[in-house]
Amino acid sequence: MTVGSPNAIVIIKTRPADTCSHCDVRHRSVCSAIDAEDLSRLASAAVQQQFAKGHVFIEEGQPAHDFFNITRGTAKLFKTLPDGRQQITGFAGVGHFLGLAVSETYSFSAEAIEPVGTCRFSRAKLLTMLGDFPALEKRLLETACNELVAAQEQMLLLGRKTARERVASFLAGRLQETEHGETKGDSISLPMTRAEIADYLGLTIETVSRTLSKFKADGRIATPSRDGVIILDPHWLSEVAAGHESALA
Amino acid sequence: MTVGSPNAIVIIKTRPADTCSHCDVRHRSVCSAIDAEDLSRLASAAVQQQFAKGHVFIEEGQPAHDFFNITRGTAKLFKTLPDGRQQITGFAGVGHFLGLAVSETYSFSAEAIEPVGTCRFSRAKLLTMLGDFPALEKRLLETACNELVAAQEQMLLLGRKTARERVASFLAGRLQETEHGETKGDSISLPMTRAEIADYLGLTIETVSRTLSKFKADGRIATPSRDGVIILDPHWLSEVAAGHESALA
DNA sequence: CGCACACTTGAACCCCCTCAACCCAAGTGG
DNA sequence: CCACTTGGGTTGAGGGGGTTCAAGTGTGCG
Repeated sequence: MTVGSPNAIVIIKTRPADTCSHCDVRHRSVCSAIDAEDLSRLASAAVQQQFAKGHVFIEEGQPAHDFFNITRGTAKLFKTLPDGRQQITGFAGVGHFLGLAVSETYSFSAEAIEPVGTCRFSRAKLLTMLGDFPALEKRLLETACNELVAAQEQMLLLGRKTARERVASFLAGRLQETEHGETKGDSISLPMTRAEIADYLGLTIETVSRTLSKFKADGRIATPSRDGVIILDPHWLSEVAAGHESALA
Repeated sequence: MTVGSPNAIVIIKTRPADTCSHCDVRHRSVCSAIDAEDLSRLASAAVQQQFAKGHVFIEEGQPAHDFFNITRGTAKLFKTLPDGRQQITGFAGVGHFLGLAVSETYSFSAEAIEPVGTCRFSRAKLLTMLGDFPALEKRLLETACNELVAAQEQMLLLGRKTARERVASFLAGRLQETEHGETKGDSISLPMTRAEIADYLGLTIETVSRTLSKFKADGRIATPSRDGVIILDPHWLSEVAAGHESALA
């Protein structure tokens, strides 16, 4: 909830010219589009920056001076209405590129929901690099297209799915993401609070909690800890998530 | 509702090499990124194709062989759930580029809601052109970013806005779009049915109808014809659309 | 004229929200 | 060690916004 720099823990250090070549998350991000020999140029445009949990490092409506690449932790991307209603449009994990926009101002806000590490690029420098590295532009286009597809899927969820289906879709999505990283059974972690899940799914905290409790009571999931969930019935979950609600008990 | 080619009116004619240079909607589309001298190459990759109202010319899940550029009319882009629930993710008007996706299959469907004219590009040809014309790629990236911003705005609408605010946002959005084209007062046209508006806003036909009736009774709008709306109180409309609901009567 | 289709309007219902109490774990300080 | 606080989560009871079901109203077109 902290805004601006006053009470936020922000560590800035300029990166030596070869930092990018040692970056262990480069292959997961758009930076992988840059050849090894050009990495020093990339590194010269990047600044490492850390944000404490709760820090809002992108604010809707503010001038879009920088782009960010997440190297650690998770951030929530959201928009708010004047009276405080909030819609989370996505969670950005490691490798996620933030700030894609033509506009001069950010169209959304971003807040660290756990300690977050980023590479910050000045908008101006990155835009000039775009012209020099067509592969980077291609990569960004791919990224944008993928996000667009995800956004359309989320619109379907928000506009037409029931609370059950929304929560099931959320869990199923998390499961798919984590399995991509490492195949470690059907256990997922939820770094975000119930309030954030609710704001992501267009529901209230209570409905999210009740729905999870119902899933648990029905033996579809188990909740060993607050932020851990074990999917006991992945097939049922994906069926519900896909909208085959009436077909199953 | 017609699917495939059987009972749909589809006229295909190959374009002569200079058709693009005579295209009167080129400046409104991504094609404007191609220089005049390269237009013949663009034309050779394009096929003009017309679709009757109701024809589904892109089907979710089918192989994405082609891209389309709308030259006339309006199409609705939508996703559906197994039981028929439908979410319209957007309306594509003249100049809109369809098919932006990395995937091998379409992630959404497209249906002409009025007679539609398109330029169809083979996916393969366009992808090779991308490499040759960086400006085209840049233009596509811009387009994708703009759509992403619009998608996030729509997520806010679907997840957090009331029915009043949704309908107000829809009308306000239409007003803004048409004013960009021609400043002709505060009159807008609605080429789509109430059902399509409902599927776009995540509501039912009845709620859309009732809300419009309420706006009319309150003197905020007038409805001279079925598909025509006159905005009598644009300021009030934009305030409601922005979520300042309680501040106004 | 009469059918089809889109839209409107009314009444009853229900899913989810609101409000409220309570639980639980992790501090924190005496 | 315990009392107290705080933040996140759960659970219950009641209410409301939007849906569902149903009937009625144009309106274009054969």
